[in-house]
This record gives sequence, structure tokens and C-alpha cells, in this order.
Amino acid sequence: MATRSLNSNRPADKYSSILNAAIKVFARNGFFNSKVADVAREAGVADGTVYLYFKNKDDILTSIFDEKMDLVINRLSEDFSKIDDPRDKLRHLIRSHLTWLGRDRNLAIVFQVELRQSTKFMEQFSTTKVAEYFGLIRQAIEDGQRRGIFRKSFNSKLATKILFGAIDEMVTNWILSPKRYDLASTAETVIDLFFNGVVEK
Amino acid sequence: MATRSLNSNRPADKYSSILNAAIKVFARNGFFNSKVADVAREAGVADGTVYLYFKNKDDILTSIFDEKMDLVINRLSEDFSKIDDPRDKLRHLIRSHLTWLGRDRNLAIVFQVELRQSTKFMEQFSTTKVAEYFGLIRQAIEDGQRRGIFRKSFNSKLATKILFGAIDEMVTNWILSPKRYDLASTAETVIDLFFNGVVEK
Amino acid sequence: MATRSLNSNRPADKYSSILNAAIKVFARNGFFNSKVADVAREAGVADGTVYLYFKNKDDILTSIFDEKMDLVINRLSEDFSKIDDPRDKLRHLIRSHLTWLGRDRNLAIVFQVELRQSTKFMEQFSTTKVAEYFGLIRQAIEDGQRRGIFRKSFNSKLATKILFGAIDEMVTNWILSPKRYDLASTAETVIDLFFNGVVEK
Amino acid sequence: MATRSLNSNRPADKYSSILNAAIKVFARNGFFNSKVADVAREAGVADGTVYLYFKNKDDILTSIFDEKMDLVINRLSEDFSKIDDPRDKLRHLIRSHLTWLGRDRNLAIVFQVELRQSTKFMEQFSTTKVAEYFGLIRQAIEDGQRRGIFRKSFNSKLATKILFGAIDEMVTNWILSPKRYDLASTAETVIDLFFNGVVEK
DNA sequence: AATGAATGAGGGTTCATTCAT
DNA sequence: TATGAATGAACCCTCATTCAT
Repeated sequence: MATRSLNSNRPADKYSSILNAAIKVFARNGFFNSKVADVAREAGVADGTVYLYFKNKDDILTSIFDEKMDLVINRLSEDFSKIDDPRDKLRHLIRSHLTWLGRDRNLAIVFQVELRQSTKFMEQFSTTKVAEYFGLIRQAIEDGQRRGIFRKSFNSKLATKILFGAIDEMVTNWILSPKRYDLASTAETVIDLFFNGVVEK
Repeated sequence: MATRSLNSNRPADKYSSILNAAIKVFARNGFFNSKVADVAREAGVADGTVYLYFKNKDDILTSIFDEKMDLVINRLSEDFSKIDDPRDKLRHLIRSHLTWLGRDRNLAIVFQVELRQSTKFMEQFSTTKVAEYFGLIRQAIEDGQRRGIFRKSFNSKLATKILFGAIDEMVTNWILSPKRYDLASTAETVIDLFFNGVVEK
Repeated sequence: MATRSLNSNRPADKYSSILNAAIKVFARNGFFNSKVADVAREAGVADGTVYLYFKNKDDILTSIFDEKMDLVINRLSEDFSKIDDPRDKLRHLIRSHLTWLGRDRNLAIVFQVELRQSTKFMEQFSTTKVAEYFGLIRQAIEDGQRRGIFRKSFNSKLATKILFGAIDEMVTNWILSPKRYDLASTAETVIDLFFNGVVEK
Repeated sequence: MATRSLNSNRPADKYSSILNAAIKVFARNGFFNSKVADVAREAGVADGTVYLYFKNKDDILTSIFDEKMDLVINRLSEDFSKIDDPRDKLRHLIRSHLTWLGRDRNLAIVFQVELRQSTKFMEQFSTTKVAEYFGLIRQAIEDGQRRGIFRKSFNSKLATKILFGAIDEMVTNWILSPKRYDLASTAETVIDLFFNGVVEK
């Protein structure tokens, strides 16, 4: 631990340096307009060094996604194991998602915009990590349906997408808005509407 | 009229030819991987001709957005003027949106993936046309709140984004899915959940 | 004559319109940076019309040279036939040259800069018209030598080039200088030095 | 030293390789008709390598001028410091100029033709280096006037241009002439006429 | 003769990637 | 491991020229 912080250039750190530099650079200029050399400069390494840690430019982008999603999914899975009520699970997921990205605008930009460069990327993400994330949502929903907490009359897969789409749009709007409001504070409305709908009973 | 359709290459059509060719090409290869020459070939015109109708490659992409959004917004505005019940308005909008893009997979790909290349594009779209589209949704929601049909306890702007995000995610999932299901058929679940929420009463 | 001025769009005039437009445009932007379309617009004709009067873009440039040089050479030849003293001939040529270009800065720019684009042009000019112009100078010099007015100890061809170079440099310096002095007023020094040299006797 | 000449491709030489290749290529095809790829091939480097040493194609051309003019001016300044008589200074300058370019036809072509592509280039040159060169001539002339060696009755600035123009025209005529005579041998006539003029005394 | 829409060849420049050191 | 000079493929856009009207 002590030694970790003493040598910030230790190989193990270069990977992270480059990854974090990439998030900053991609958020600033966009993935296609960012040069590998820009990322290298921001990370304080030589151009060639990037290729010791990443296969190519695309790999940097997908690695950002993979690394960050792993963190999120692992944390969320663990949290979920401690929460019983499916409503609480969804509340927690919505709040976590919006809090997480609301704290790191650069990362949010990369997730909402840069990662959606092409169907190639998108398809790649949709399988694997995103499927896992969707799985967490869906399990909570289906659990709720089984327990009679949620209605059984809707398709749980579609409900999963609807909730994800709602959350996702919160983030997208936030990064595109010139206003600097608190993203996390939008969570309660998402929760309320997903649970209760808009119609007056 | 008859003669119009007989000659698809008359000057007035070049603009449309190129635009439609671009939708096909961008959907197939992605915007950044598509060459202007590809679009020209698909449209059956010379490379240089593209520049008689479009300022540059970016302009082709934004023109696709502008042209198509104008159509949608105009049609929807007109339809809305004939619908009284805010619930019916939203039902109509949701069904129309999903039917429209469900009928043109290439256009859907361009709208869901290619148009979100960069914050530059996104910001540009968010103002103008997207704002108009959001406006249509929001007016229906606020009208419903005023009339007591929808609950007054939620923020209408956030509800607008939530609904849009839900619809948008339907489309994105549809184009990314290897399965070829009917996009429009997902509309009813979106309507049901947005209106009633997931919670059992 | 009267009819000439009544119809400025008469075919015969288009040639001149385009030529004069080209002088203006080439002087402003340089030959390579000028588009045929620029010349056409300046001349008030369609792009294609230029090609009814000129073989191609190069031909416009060489035509400027040919037309203007013909005028100059013819006038000068005629003037020379009325002047006996070789010194007076050279005085007249020097003054005429500098007065002529001093009155038309655009033409001067085309002659001093744009016409020297390439050895291809230069070689083409050196034969033909320039040779004629050099011939006028040289004849006066050799006549002066024959008559014992000028020294016989120098090579008349070289003296011709030296005089031409001196005059030419006056013009070049004038168009490049930000100062707007009278080019013709430099003639007297050229005359004095070419005749008498710099050395104090 | 021995190793220097054995390895003409070592990094430090790439700049010179490209510059010399450019002189050859520009002289052969003209600046506008030469491709950067031609220069690269002639220099034995990749296209992109050119841009590691030069900002763009124009920069190659201006660098040729700057590099060569620096050499000339420095050498001439040093020589001048060892020569007292202004007449000898001018004799030396005229002979050097004509000997220098007479030995390198390609360089002469670039200097007399290609560097005069546009007023943009010309103006750029006229300030800076050319001004220095003119300064050397002018100082010798004014020194001669001060000492009573040269007449005081002419404007030294104009005399400077006249001499430069005369020398310059020698070179231009030489490169355009199909005859392959010795350029340096024309120096004596330039000297004689500039000093003594053409008129018999 | 005049038009101007259409053509399509052409090239300067960028930048992801490699590899000798 | 790290470097960064070198590579060379790739492409948008311009514009001289043509030709159907």
C-alpha cells in the first residue's frame, strides 16, 4: 500500500493512467477526433506504450466500458444480495446508476455518447456486460412479479428495457444540458413513475 | 405524376436519392466507416455531385435527421390537433414512433446509433428538432395533469424524458437484437407501464 | 462604333470581358488559387461560356500575355520608327514600360508574378513575344554601338538582358511594396544608370 | 566524418534529404505539379515522414529559400568584412551570385521560377531574407557614394534594385535558354555596365 | 451562342500502428 | 518495459472541364 503510492509509474498503474487519460480525452474531443497520441500525452507516456497495454484504439474504449461495468455489476450484485424487497433493489439500482455517473461527467459522456459510435460497438456491449446489467434489473422485476408485488400482466423483458431506457435518458439529457443540475436527484421521479405510472387512480 | 415516377433521376430527386442512399450506407457500415464515394455510388451519382446538394459529409447526416424529424413532427402535430384525450395523444405518439422506425430498419439504425456519434451532433440535435418532439410529449402530459387525468405529483419534464427514454430504448434494443420481432408490438407495454407503473395496486 | 458601346454583351466583347475579369481575379487570388468559376462570375458569364472563348484555364493566362504584349510591341515598334536617336528609343521604352504597368496594378501583378508560374509558361513566353520585346531593345543598343553613341566593348545581348532585368525589377518591387509610389518616376534613374553607370568619372 | 558519409540516412540528415529531393523534384516538374509523394520517393522516405520535418508542402518551398539564403547571406557578409573597396564588394557579389546558381541549375530553377508562384510567397520573401541581401548591395553602393567612388547623383535604393534586377535576369535567361553556357561568365559584363554604363564617353 | 448541372480524377494530409533502439 | 521516429494506407473535397438543353 505505502509502496503503491510511492511509485505512480509502476507498470500496474500505467494501465489505469492510460484508461483514465482516455476517459478525459474522449469526453473532451470525442472518440473519433481523439488521437492515440492525445491519450498518451494526457497519460504521460509515449505513444508506443499505449500499445503495450491495449491492442488498439478501439480496445481502449471497450476497456473503459468493461472495467467500469465490472465494477458496477460486482458492487450491485453484492448489494442486491443484501436487499430483499425487489422494490428496494430497483430503488437502489436507479439511485446508484444516477449517482455514479452524476459524479463523473467525463465518464458519463463516454458512456452516453462515445461508446455508441457504431453498431459494431453497440452489439458487442449488448451481449456480455449490458446483458448482465439488464439481468440484474430483470431478476428484481420478475422476483417482484412472483411475489405479487409487481403486476404480472406485463412482459418483464420489456419492462427491463423501459426502466433502463428511462434511466439512460436521464443521463443523456444531463450531459447534453448546459445546466449543471444534480443528476442523482432525478432518481426519485424515475422510481415513482416506474412504480406507479402517470395515471391518477 | 405518372411521369414523375418514371424518371427517378430528374434533378429534383438527386437530393432525395443521395439522402436515401446515405441512410442505407450509413446503416450498413456506420457513418465514420462510410466514404462519401460509397454514398455517391449507392445514389448513382458522381462523388462531386454529393457536394452540389450537401455541404460536406456531416451535412448529409444532419440532413437525414432534419428531414425525417420534420416529417414526423409535422404529422404528429397535425394528428394531435385532432385528438383530445392526452392519454390518446401519448398512445398515438408511442405507437407512431415505434411503427415508423419499425418499418425502416436502416433509418432506425441511423437514428439510434449513427446520429449519436459525438456530443457535437447530439447537442445540435437536442436543441431544435428534439426539443420540439419533447415539447409534443410534454404538452400532452401537462394537459393530462391539468385535467386531472394524470397525477400532478411528478415533474412533467422528467416524465417526458422518462417516456422518451423508454421508447428510445425499445428501438435501440430492436436494432441491436439479432431477433427480428415486430417493434410496433412493444408499444402496448410501454403505454401500459408508463400509465400504470409496475406496482400491483 | 456607336453600336459597339450599345451592346456590351455582343460576342466580340465577351472575350475581352473574360480576359479583363481574369486579370482582376488572378491579381487578387493568384492564378492557381483562382477558379475558372471566379473568372466567369467576375465576367458575368456562365462557367461553360469561358470555354467558348478559351481552350482552358492556362489559355486565359497566356492570352492575357499575348494580347497585352501585342499591344505594347506594336505601339513601341511604331514609336521607334519615329525616333532616330537610340538613346531616345531606350528612354522612351523604359518610360513607356514603367508608365504602362504603373497605371494598371492588376496587370502588373499578373505580368510580374502570375505569368511566372512554371518553366513551361516561362519558356513559352521567352520564345515569341518576349523575344520580340528583347529585339526592340537590342536593336536600339546595337544601333547605338554602330553609331558610336554606345561603347562597343560590351555584348549587346547581355546588355539587353541587363536593361530588361533592371526595368523588370522596378515593377516587381513596386507591386510587392506596401508603399504606393509612382512607378514611372523610377524611369529616370534606370535611364541614368544604364547610360552612365555608377562610377564617378 | 568518415561515418557521416557512410550513412546518409541517419535521422539528422532526413531534413536535408527531403530538402534536396524537393529542389530536384520542384525543378523538374514545377512546384504545383509536384506531389509531396514525389518528394518523399525522391528522398527515400515515406510520405508521412515529410510532415515530421515540414509543416506542409509550402513549407518545403519556403525552407529551401530560407536555408539557401542564409548560407549565401552569411558567406557574403563574412566576405564583405574582408573587402574594403565597394567596387570589389559588388564585383564579388555579382560573381558569387552567378557562380553559385550557375553551379546548381535545379536550385536556380527553384529560385527563379518556382519561388515566384504567388504574391503570397513573394511578399514573404521580400521581407526578411531578400531585404538582407538587398541591404548588402545597398551598403556597398552607399559606401562607394560616401567615399566618392560612385556618383552621388542617383538614388541608392533604386540602384540596388537595378543591379539586383540585372543579375537576376542573367539567371532567369540562363535557366530558360536551351543553350548551356557558363552563367558565371556573364558577370563581367554586368559589372562593367553597372559601373560604367553603356554610353561612350 | 450560352448555360450550369454533373462529372470524376487527383492529392495533401492525418494518424493508428510498428519496431529498432 | 519504454520510447518516439517512421510508416503508408486512407479519404474528403475541389474544381477544370464537358455536354445536354
